[in-house]
Amino acid sequence: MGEEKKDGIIEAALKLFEEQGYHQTKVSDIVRAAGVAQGTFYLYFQSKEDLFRSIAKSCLEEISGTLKKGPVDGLNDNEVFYQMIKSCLTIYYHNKTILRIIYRNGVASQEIADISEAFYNDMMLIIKQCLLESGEYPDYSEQQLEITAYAKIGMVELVAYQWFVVRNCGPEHIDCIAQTITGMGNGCKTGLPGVNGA
Amino acid sequence: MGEEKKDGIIEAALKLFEEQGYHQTKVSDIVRAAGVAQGTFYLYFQSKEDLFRSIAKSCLEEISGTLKKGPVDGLNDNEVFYQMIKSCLTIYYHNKTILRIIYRNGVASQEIADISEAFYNDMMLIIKQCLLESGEYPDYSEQQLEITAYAKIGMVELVAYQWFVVRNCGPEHIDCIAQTITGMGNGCKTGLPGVNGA
Amino acid sequence: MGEEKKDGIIEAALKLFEEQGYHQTKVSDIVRAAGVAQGTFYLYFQSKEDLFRSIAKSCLEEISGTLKKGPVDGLNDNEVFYQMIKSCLTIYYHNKTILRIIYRNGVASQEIADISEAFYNDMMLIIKQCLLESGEYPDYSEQQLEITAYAKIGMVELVAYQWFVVRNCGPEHIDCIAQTITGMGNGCKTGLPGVNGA
Amino acid sequence: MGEEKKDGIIEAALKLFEEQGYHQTKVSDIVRAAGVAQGTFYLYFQSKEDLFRSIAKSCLEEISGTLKKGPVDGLNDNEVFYQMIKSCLTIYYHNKTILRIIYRNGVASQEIADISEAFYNDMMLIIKQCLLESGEYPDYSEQQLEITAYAKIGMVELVAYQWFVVRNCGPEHIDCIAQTITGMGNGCKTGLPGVNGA
DNA sequence: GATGAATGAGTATTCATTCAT
DNA sequence: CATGAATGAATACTCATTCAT
Repeated sequence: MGEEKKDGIIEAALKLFEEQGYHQTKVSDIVRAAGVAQGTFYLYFQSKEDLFRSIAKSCLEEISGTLKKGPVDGLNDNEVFYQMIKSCLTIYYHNKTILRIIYRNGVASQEIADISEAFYNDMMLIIKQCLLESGEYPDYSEQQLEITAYAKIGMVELVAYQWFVVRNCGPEHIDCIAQTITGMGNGCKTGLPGVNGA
Repeated sequence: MGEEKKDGIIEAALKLFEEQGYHQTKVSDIVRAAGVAQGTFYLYFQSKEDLFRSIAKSCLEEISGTLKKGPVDGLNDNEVFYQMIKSCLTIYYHNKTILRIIYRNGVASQEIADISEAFYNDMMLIIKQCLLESGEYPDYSEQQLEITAYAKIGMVELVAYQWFVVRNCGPEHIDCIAQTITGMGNGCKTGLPGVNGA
Repeated sequence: MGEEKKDGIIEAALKLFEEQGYHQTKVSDIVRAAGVAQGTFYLYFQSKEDLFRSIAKSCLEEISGTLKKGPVDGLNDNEVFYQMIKSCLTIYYHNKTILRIIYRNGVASQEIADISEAFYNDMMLIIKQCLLESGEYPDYSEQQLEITAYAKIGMVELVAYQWFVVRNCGPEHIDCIAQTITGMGNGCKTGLPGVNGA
Repeated sequence: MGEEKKDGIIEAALKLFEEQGYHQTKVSDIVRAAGVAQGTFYLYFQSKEDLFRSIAKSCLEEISGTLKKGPVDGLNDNEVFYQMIKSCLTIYYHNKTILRIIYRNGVASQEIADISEAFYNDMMLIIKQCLLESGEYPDYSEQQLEITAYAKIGMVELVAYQWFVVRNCGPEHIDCIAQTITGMGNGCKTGLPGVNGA
């Protein structure tokens, strides 16, 4: 069935976009890697940009969708904030491929500016709701909650990029990173890779 | 003297990179905007990428250099953390052009990956030093301080992008944003633009 | 039976060739319009060009065949020349689709050059014979008769194209046009659409 | 100077369009024949179609412009009609290249439909004026004069195509052809090439 | 007969870069 | 220093045709 070919193209593209970035990756590279003919590409995607958008959309929606569904791994104790950060980190860990692609190609790159914008807005709304429910910011205005939400997103995103992508950390360090970011817990003084992966 | 031409090219490029991104901006666009001939470009820059790197390097070094020199605007009371965040926000505010360029083209875009990496490392070291001096994280290991430093950077960066670039906020809101992010102060409940610029 | 499909393809192609021309019409357009599968096309035609040739041939042969059979609509009084012109016009009127296709795609277009050449030769021979029988050109050489024949064809063809196709005139004007071209009769001073269809 | 290159491209294109037709002629063929680089083509023309239109426009305007200026070769005796036909034939003879291109690619081909339409309208107006001045059609309405004008054009065009292009006749036969078409004069019974160039 | 997914050769067009003036 | 005409390698995309089902 044709969906196999389509999936092969997506898979190949994902790999190449991650390795070389969107602009360096040629359609000819993708089809060669996917083992299909040049024309087959255009059977499933209108253009290279269409493919990129399609990939970015589904990946980013998966991220926000996962976060929306509630804490990952069934975590739900009383430390709401900590759990939220940990959930985010976990989700980012599982989506580091798209994280790398987005960071390499621009959060607001021409090609996916709208998709990216929608994603950040979604994320912000989810976090904002979470902040409201936590009751930790009783006096904050809407705008202040939004600022705080974006602050959390930025925090998690850059740390996730630096540790999961650049330093290639495994999932066993998620707890430690979450504790460090939130200032909760005191474990994990050692064992995390430093700047140069040491 | 020729430096005028060079500056004109840089200025034009900065504007175009910000507006359309690096890949959409053609050398021909730049020289037209700068009012010089096609060949003149290559008297001052080896390639389009060379120009981009040159711009990115000087802008990013200016940012980290400014932060290194100490609090902007002579601010230096005892709330070290608050001051640091405020300094960062102020610097980002004054460099929103490069902030937008970086966000549009990718933090780790092929062309400036090394420059960008060096910048983030610099920023991290500065913040780490700041955190050490603040004495707030007495028990943190090197790695934990680094994580915390990156968390601060990510926080400030995304918020700065969202409010200064996307919502086009003026400098009068820096205080308010800094207070919100740090949880210090309680002013500014109103007056900040929301998601839709309202 | 399959002939239905074949006819459907021919009909769809005729319509599309007329509307958009041969080169702008894709096989995929034709099969979509005919409601058959891509592969079905090649059950009945060897190639897109084969279809075009097939259509052109049958249409053009119908035109020359009709003219050869004698005056259309049983007209046969003594004004041989007038009748011939009128017959031609009538036939062209009933074949304006192919007339438009030929005009849009070139009398001697690569694809049907031979068919077109044969058609014009046929037409010329028929008209020449007619001229001979009319006795109006007793002293003309073979070549002169041929020139005269082609002159008649060119005359009728361009006028038919301009009035039947461009100005979309109905059959009620055939008489008028024939009288005007031949200089016979004096009716129809009015009622014909002008350049701008007025 | 650059105009040399531009002229070289036009010249090469004219030759190739005539020989192979517009669609069979590739930009790469043109630049190779003109001895310039692929990119040079786009320095002077926006596209292949732009070049075709440009060529068609200037050639067709030259034809109608020449006819408008008055009888070719200083011919101006009292036989107005004969002179007009002869002028037309002479002009077509000198422009047989474009005549062939137009006939091979379609009088109303997508690419130059508007240019071609304007040309025929121009020609018609010129001929109509000529018919008026000749005083031969005192009773004809506007529409009748237009029909007559188009009839003349069609007559001359097809004969010119058949004898100058297909049979490759020289200019020495113009007189003979004009006499035959108009029915004036009685010379030239022999010497003209027949259908098969005999 | 009928299908339509797959093919891949073919081509117009772009644009960073060069270099003679 | 400055120019801008010329370059040509590079690439996304098209579409007639095939063939396994």
